[in-house]
Amino acid sequence: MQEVTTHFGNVSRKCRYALRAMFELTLRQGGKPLKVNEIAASQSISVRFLEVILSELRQGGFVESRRGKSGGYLLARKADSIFVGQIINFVQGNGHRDCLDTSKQTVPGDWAMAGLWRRVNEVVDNIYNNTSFADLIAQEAAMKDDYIGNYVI
Amino acid sequence: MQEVTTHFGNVSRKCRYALRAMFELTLRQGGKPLKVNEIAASQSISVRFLEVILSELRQGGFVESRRGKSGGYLLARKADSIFVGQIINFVQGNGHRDCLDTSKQTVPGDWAMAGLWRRVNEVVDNIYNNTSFADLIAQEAAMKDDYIGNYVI
DNA sequence: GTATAATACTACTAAACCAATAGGAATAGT
DNA sequence: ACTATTCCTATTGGTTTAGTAGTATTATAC
Repeated sequence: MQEVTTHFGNVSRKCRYALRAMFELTLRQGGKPLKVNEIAASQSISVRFLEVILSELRQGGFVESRRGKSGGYLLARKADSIFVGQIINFVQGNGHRDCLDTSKQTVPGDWAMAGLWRRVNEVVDNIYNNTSFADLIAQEAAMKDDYIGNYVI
Repeated sequence: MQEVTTHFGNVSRKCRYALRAMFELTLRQGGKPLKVNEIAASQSISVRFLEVILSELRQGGFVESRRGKSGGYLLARKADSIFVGQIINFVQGNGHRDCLDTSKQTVPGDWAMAGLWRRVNEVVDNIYNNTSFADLIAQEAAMKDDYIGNYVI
């Protein structure tokens, strides 16, 4: 069984940064806002670029920001109600909502192809829309434990 | 449930053309080779661009070509042994096999993210690698019948 | 109430990638 | 030989992406 899709689930670097920022915010939430610097350092992302990304996430309603001296970013909702799919959808599809099926030009294979893309989108969406950041944190912990369990004991 | 991925399963236009060309070749196979012109016309693809694509498909061993006056293209194997995933893998990943995980830089979330991409790639690959062009032809026929059944009778 | 440390906004740039084009060389049938 | 076709290599133009830069705005601390 060979690998078909390019890795990272066909998600742009920017979008992956957004996911990691959300992950970090989930991981280190605790009343106090988290500074862009800190997130950037922890995740090794360019500070400037991360500013842009977090600003978009704020406009999307996923995070809240506090300005001024002791400002930073916070999750806008609880981590178990924010799903990976929402972030990907928002960051990836900002602006150019690809005009789906304008091409009603009916060539042989249209039906079969449409069916194929539909099936693929279904399974992918199913994963993305059912993985919350709370889930990711849990998985991270579990996988790390697993690793230690297998290799260190 | 909102839609996450961009439509067409994140497959490039060129790659989609390749799939349609294969579909057409499957549909109209019958001893005689099929000309690029004919495929291009039937699928409304630029002839020149389709030449490039078919040439690549030949190098990939998916089609055979006959040159000269009554030349054209033929499937290299039977349609039920050529899978969508093979085409996508070959056309999409020509040359720049994205240096997967060079970035062993261990930031928080690495494990969880890797797991996420793995799950996504698994389900997608599963679909692509189990859909042959024979399947597509069958599906096309079935879906068309269904359409007629619902709307015309 | 002023200095300061942070986010917010807008625009820009460089590079990568993609779709498509161009021109001609090789080949096989008639 | 002629001609219709595939074959090969290179190049273009456009779009997207990743990242940068400069400045404005805001809230806090003192």
